[in-house]
Amino acid sequence: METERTELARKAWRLMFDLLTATSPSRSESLARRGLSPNDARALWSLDPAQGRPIGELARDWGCDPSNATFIVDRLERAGLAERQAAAHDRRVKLVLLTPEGARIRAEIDAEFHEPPPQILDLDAKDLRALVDALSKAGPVSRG
Amino acid sequence: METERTELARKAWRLMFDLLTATSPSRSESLARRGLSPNDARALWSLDPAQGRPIGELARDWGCDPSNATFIVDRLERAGLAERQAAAHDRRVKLVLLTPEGARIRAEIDAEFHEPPPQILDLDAKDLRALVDALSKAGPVSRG
DNA sequence: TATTGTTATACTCTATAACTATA
DNA sequence: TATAGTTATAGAGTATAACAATA
Repeated sequence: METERTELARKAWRLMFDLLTATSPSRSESLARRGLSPNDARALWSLDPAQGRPIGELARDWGCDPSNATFIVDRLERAGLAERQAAAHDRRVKLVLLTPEGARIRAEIDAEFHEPPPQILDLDAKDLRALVDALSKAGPVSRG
Repeated sequence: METERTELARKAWRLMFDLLTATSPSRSESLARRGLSPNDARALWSLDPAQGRPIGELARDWGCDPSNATFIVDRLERAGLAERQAAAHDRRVKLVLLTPEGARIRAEIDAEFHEPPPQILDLDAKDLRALVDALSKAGPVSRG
């Protein structure tokens, strides 16, 4: 039998989930405007300007074949958003890192994604504070 | 200059957005487990068991070419999730509707997507009620 | 001999253009 | 003649298998 608290959790999650679903088109447009696919975006978020990552590690991260990771990195590199560097310790390994331009674009997109939609922006300070307070307690984000 | 309230809205949205992002892999798995692509899911959500929709209307909805909509509906039909019916008033038109099996699968997925993650499930009743209260005021969802 | 990344190849998804059947 | 949907064809994105360079 379902507790009152579980029922509240369901309601809260549904409200959040449906709001995110409803605002998803604006995020798709944000990427499309820059000629980026959702996959490109995910790739940008796996990279770093300071520290390169091997292709194989990226492939595992993206749940795809290394040959496909090669293809994805090729595209980013052609777009000037990422670059390959030979690894010093093992010359088979190619380290992929974000270019300054890649970092700039990613930051731009990140800012747009985190821009609150009208539904949130229109709430009053009391409700917003209640949201921030409650959600701040909602443990660190983790996979699952 | 940014108001205090806007700043709270940003914080609240960031917490929600990052939580949804972090839980996204479990939703991908929910689809993959059933051999469905994200595109298939979107297609299922555009259909209804009771009322068919013309291919052209679906294509507009999905932002793709009608030929691609034909392809997508073919796949769903082969999977037994959707079916075509000739329209009575205009025999050029094919109405696409959800099969009972398609409706069942969609309901299953919908239930899984709306299952709250641990981060929410672990909050106490007071915080959950605060979330529900605040989010219930966050206007009807609309595109944008 | 094993491993990293790439290239060769094939299959899926997508769009454009030509087509069929209705209207 | 115009419209709804399909089929023919070609271009992206993906995987599998064969390969080159390095370990």
